[in-house]
Amino acid sequence: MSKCGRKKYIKTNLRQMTMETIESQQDGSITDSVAESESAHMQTQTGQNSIPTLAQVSVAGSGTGRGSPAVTLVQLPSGQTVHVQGVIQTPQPSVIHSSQIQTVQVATIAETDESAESEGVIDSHKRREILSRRPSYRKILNELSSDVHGVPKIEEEKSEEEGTPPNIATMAVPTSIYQTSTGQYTATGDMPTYQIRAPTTALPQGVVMAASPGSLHSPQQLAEEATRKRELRLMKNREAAKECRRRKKEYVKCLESRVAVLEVQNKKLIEELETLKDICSPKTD
DNA sequence: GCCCCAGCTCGTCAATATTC
DNA sequence: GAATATTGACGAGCTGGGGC
Repeated sequence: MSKCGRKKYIKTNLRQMTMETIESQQDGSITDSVAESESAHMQTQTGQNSIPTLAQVSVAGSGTGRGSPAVTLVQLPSGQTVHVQGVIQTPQPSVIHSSQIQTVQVATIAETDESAESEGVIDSHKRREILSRRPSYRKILNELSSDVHGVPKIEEEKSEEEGTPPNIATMAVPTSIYQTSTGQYTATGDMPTYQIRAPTTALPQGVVMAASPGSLHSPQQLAEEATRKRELRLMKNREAAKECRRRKKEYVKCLESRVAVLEVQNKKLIEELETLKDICSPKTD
């Protein structure tokens, strides 16, 4: 494969690769600080839930329904009865829900890519169509932030009139998020707000604001105006591309954090299942 | 040191989405 | 409906690692 061809291949499959990377993280290696803090949190919970040799178990009628954690009444050998709350929680809005659609799209794209060699331009148009019809990363993250407490919101760039100093946008940066025992996501610390340079609105050197179109007379002036407009457009798009890439990175980070959280939660559920199995299994003697 | 490769970033174009 | 924002795709350039 040629270099360009390889690049194309890599880029076409970037999203798929990202998802694969995320999936591969689920094989037990949690490197994220989020996961670590979550793990610590879970260990504390496990300590509370750790059940010594139990004599009797009865499942309470309340709370077993969909959406609320099951409460198990456990009678300890000492005769004391305790309520053990399961970690099965209300179905939560997934950070990944938006990208699930995208995953399907990627699959479609992969298929399209295979046939693209034989079908050519039409398929590439189709592929492009599929690719471009997706919500923006800003929108996805903002939806998440409204669904899931603790997911940072990408703030709109505030204009000068709104009080923000020029060229400086206040932006919430993703911090460690984890799921609490109540199923909510919280930041592990105070949410820092970073002062990030917003795309500069200053015109590049040599680009001068032209007079109104009505005052342009000569072809030279028109050409200059066209050049100026083009440079302005390029500059804006340059900044927009940077911003878009930054958002994309943030989005991926968010997904990775979510994966780490879910991984820990899954582990916890498995542990609880095993514990309950041990408790409920009929005694042979 | 030179070359090749893989991976990354950046600028640009073009298509689409969103806003006004 | 025009103007603007967003984002995938593409190509160019840079960098670090490995083989020679």
